[in-house]
Amino acid sequence: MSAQPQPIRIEPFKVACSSCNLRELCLPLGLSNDQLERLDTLVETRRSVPRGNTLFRSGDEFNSLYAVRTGFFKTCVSSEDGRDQVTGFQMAGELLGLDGIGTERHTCDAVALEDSQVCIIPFHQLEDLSREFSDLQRQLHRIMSREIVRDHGVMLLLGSMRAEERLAAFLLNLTQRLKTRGFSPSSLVLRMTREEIGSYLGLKLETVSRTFSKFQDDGLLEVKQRQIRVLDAAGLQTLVNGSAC
Amino acid sequence: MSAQPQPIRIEPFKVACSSCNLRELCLPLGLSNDQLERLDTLVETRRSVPRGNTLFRSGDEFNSLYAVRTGFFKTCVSSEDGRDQVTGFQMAGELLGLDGIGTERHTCDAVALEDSQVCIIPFHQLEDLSREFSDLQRQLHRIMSREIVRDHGVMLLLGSMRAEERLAAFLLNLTQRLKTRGFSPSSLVLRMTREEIGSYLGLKLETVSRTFSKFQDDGLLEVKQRQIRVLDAAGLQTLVNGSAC
DNA sequence: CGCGAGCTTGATGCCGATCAATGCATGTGG
DNA sequence: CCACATGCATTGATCGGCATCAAGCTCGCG
Repeated sequence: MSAQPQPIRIEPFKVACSSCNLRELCLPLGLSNDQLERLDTLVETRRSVPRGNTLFRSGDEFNSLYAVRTGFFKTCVSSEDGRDQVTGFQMAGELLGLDGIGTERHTCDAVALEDSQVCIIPFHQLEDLSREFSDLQRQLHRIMSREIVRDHGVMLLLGSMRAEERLAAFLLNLTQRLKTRGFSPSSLVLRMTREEIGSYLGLKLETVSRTFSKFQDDGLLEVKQRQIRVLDAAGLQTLVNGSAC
Repeated sequence: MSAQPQPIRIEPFKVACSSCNLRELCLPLGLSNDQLERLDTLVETRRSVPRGNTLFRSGDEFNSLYAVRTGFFKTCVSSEDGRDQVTGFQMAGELLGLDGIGTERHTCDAVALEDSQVCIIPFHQLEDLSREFSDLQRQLHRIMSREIVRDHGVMLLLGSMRAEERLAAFLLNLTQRLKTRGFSPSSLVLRMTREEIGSYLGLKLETVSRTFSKFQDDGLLEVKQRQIRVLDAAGLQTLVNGSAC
């Protein structure tokens, strides 16, 4: 929370979308080779964001979207009175900054939870290119729409689930996304604190901690601080689906 | 919840965007006259949706966005185990259906809370046209981005506010939007039940009702069933801003 | 007029917040 | 290498806000 040095390192390397191992998860999905080449000319630079630093803050001028290349982020909004809500966690291949399009200013903070790198996608150039390529246009629309759908899912969680259900849903979502990226769905290291999980799920950190312990007692998980092993994914799933209602 | 007759009435009249009194709130915002004419050729038909009927349901094929011309809608998502969450209320000039873009299927139900009319906007034609007109493209992106930002605000509400704060925020949002449309911000008729408000705010209907009563006792509102008069908007605002924390 | 959907209000109980203490890992300086 | 500080996690005890259960009430409508 104190003033951060905020070193903005722009990497000189070009990292072509066309040769990126995330292209099937990210903006390039569905593009032809020549479209990809054009996208490459647009996404020229990476930026490193050390753990704990912000990629952008609420109020910052909006210019670009950012694709997570490596690392892990959280986004959080805050109200005038210091209330504060984590609205999402982003991992490789996911886009950051969509919130800024509407007002030309960012409306949330994006904070790296581990040393990370993002690709910078100048938005107005992206708009130009997506007027040329309907495939790119469609992919951008898809990504924005899916963000809306995801948000609706979080509303459902926050509005109608109880603590255990929320945490189970959270863990299943996380393991699912890790699996998509080729990681083990059963063994994971949380990049965020109990407090950040709690903020995202509308719970206090003590409740998150207690619920982890309960899952461990019930044989669903093995919990060692941030090291989690999922022992019974099906059990978590039945929790999410209105266990005992 | 029983089977509905679902009469799909397509109105023969053309209602040009260019002459619509909502054009400053809706998709046409910021378009030039010749752009508006082209949009008119695309948005050819209206559809009437009687109170209680659905405009679309979760799982329906996605083809079009819908702009509310008159009336009032709710959207709600539901999980496999009949849990159910109202994700928004839409009034004149607001768009419905953005959720369907990502998967080509709608992911929520849109239900008319009073007799309503919507303009049908065939989405793929809209995409075509927005590749021609960057103004239209920008407006579409703005609308989607603002929906994301709105959703983040709801998350903040659901994740960190208490019942009184939630209801106060809800009422202020509603009156703000009515004011934008030229209605009195102090006198309003709720189109939705206590249960629907509760679902949106993550509360039970009894809590909503009690909180209305409390606001009335405190001199903030006058409540007669669904007829609400706001007596002290500033008082509601201070409630939202962490009253006594 | 009587029925039913929706709203209000009261009594009670439970889930998760709050307050508080302890534990555990990491890092820093003597 | 130890002593100590710091940040995060765990666990217990207690409290309170909202859910739940249960009556009545209001109003519109057949």
